[in-house]
Amino acid sequence: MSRTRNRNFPWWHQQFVDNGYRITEPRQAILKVLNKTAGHLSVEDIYHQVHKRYSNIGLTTVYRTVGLLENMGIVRKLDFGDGRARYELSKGPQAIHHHHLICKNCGKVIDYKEYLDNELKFVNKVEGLLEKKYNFKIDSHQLSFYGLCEKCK
Amino acid sequence: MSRTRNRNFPWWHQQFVDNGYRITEPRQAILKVLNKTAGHLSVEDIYHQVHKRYSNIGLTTVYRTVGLLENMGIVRKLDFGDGRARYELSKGPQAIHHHHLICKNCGKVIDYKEYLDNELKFVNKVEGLLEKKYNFKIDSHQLSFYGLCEKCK
DNA sequence: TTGCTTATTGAAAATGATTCCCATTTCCAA
DNA sequence: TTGGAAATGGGAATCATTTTCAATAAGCAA
Repeated sequence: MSRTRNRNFPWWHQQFVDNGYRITEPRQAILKVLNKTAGHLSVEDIYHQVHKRYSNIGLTTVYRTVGLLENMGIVRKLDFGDGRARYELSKGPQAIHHHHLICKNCGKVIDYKEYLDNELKFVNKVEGLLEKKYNFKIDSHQLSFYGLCEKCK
Repeated sequence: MSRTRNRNFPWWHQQFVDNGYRITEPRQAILKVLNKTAGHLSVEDIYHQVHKRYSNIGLTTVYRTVGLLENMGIVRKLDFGDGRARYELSKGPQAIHHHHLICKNCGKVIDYKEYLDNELKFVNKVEGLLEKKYNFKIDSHQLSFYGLCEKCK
């Protein structure tokens, strides 16, 4: 299963090396899952996926790896207020949608794609202003609307 | 200590009655704390405050009451991603600021007040459009920027 | 290749916030 | 005033996440 002698390193390889992190099988497996699965994955989602192929990889390792990836900026952590964190690749096709519509009753989450142009323009402007004013280094944001979905209202 | 015979009912009294909820001492105490304390209170913050006067009121009751108040729309639940929920009155002077700047490292939270006019205008527009499009009943939103504060960067 | 050093791992226990359970107390409409 | 439903509180239960620690394995140097 080892592919280390293959020089076709995955896109995240260099970031690991630069940070002095080792390329291990669990980390590769977890990144593979993140790469092939779209949407918001909870740690347990990832764990289950990974487990199909590598039943020896532990939940703790998934937590650790996902935290590592977040620090490196490879994944983004999302919080839908249901008591468990979600993760998604910060690069990639769906990277723009950190804007959500959340049902307070059943927990359903909709990534809406409308109005993103306007939103992004607006959010980026505010972001720049806030960075200057409060001397923050802002690297992400999250806009969530809460309410009741079609079924629950 | 009973003030029930006083007809000067607090502003939230009628909402309780309308919903068929009883006016109890713990609930009054918790609302008093919420009324006099500005900012984002965790359940434990509230518990500690309440405990000063009423050492018999239990933590469980604070959780229950705060949940009740949220359902009634009297308080708003906030989530800063630090693993504990915060609450604030949804009416009142600071009711507009559900827009935050959060330090990922030390957890510092800034309620920023700038650009709210534009933001609100913008957010309300999007809110209306989303309600129609997805048939949601939206009752709140939260916009958070994440990054590193002055000290932590 | 072979060791060696040290990061990484996994299992189990610890933690911390929140919820559940249930016997007891309290509110309040009749 | 009183009966019964609602509310309470304290401890146990739950659930996500962290910590601990001994065993393992990545990757550098020889």
